[in-house]
Amino acid sequence: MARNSAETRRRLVEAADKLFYGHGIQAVGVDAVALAAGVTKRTLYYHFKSKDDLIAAYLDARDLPTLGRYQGVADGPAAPAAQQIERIFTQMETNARNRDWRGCSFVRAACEFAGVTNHPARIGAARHKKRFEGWLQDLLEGEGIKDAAALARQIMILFDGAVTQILIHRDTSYAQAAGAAALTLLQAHRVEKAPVRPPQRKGGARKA
Amino acid sequence: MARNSAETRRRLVEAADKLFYGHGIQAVGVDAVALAAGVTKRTLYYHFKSKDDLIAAYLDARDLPTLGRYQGVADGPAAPAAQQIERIFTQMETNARNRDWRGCSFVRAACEFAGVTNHPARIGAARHKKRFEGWLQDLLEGEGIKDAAALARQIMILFDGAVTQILIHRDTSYAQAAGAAALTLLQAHRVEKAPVRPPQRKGGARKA
DNA sequence: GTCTATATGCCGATAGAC
DNA sequence: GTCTATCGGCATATAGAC
Repeated sequence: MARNSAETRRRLVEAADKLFYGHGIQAVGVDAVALAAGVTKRTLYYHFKSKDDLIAAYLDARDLPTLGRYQGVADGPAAPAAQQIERIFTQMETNARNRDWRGCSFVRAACEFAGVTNHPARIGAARHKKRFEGWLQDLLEGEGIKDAAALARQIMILFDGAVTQILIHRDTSYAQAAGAAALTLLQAHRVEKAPVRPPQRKGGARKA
Repeated sequence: MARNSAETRRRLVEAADKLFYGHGIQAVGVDAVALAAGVTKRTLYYHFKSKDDLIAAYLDARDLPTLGRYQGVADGPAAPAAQQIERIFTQMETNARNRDWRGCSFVRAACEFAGVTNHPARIGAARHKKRFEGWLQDLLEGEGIKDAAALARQIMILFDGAVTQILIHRDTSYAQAAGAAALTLLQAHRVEKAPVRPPQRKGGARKA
């Protein structure tokens, strides 16, 4: 049937997501993706000009939803920065406890194609991580934190580092360790860069 | 020739190291490894019972040398913890600037086989990372730092997180960001857990 | 737009000679 | 211990019918 091409494409990306994330991109052939989507390989190649094209669509489809999941739990009507950061790492731990959790799809894609410069997987991974770091920066700036870019970058490092350690050791407690580190950095950052409280007579703080 | 079997095996592991690290494990066939080692595929299968066996040997051969490279730069006759930590991240940046640098072989191996439980690559990666974290803990304990295990874990998270970000963005400045974060955590840890100096009446912590 | 059928080559692994 | 030769299977991708 010639109708509903968009739906067929959607099912292909959905099947690719399930298989690529579950078993790895290189470990899954296009045959398996087509079979899981209920179409033939030829149809897959009608919608995507190559496997690389399908990989790009797979990561692109994950970009905003992945970010949105963290935005959804972190953002509150008036949640202070510390609480939002805490929620992010708590959500990570919740995700990692799921039986089907296999780490970060973007990090894994970048690792699989670490030897190929400008591979679509590398580009998709970089875009997502930049977006995520940018969101962290906006979050911190929204709380009036100075030099939010530097702190956002450090929290981004903690985020991916924790996900990687959890994947390697199958130990979700790395999420708590990273969350605690992020809060420590936030606190230290405030003391050093932007004391919230009015300076007292004695303490070290510099004046406003 | 039947002689020098150990040398043949060494050349095979060396070739595997170069190819697996450069292009990825799954992206490289055993044919290519055998060719690079100057032997036939049949000889490879005389020395290793499977590709998985070769993968295990590849990671095992990297374990101690990788750790040793960081130990070599960090350890000094009387280097304080802060300086050792700083040297570790400086070394990371130096490594990452090399043209052939492709991230952490252990993280990448774990990512490539994230869908396979108990794969030799997963086991090798976990062992190395546990050893690395243990070394960090010993380093901190040697400096009399309390609760060194928790801080070592946080620095381990920063370490792998930074390597991953550098790989994704091709931006070595993440090493500096992670190093600065590690020093902040070390400082905060000392203040909170084990003030070295007797508490003073007034606010500020340190003096000369 | 989706199908059946196929092209072409590399994959990991092995048989058997020497 | 190393070789030549090859197995069976699966990889990505395509030709041509409908």
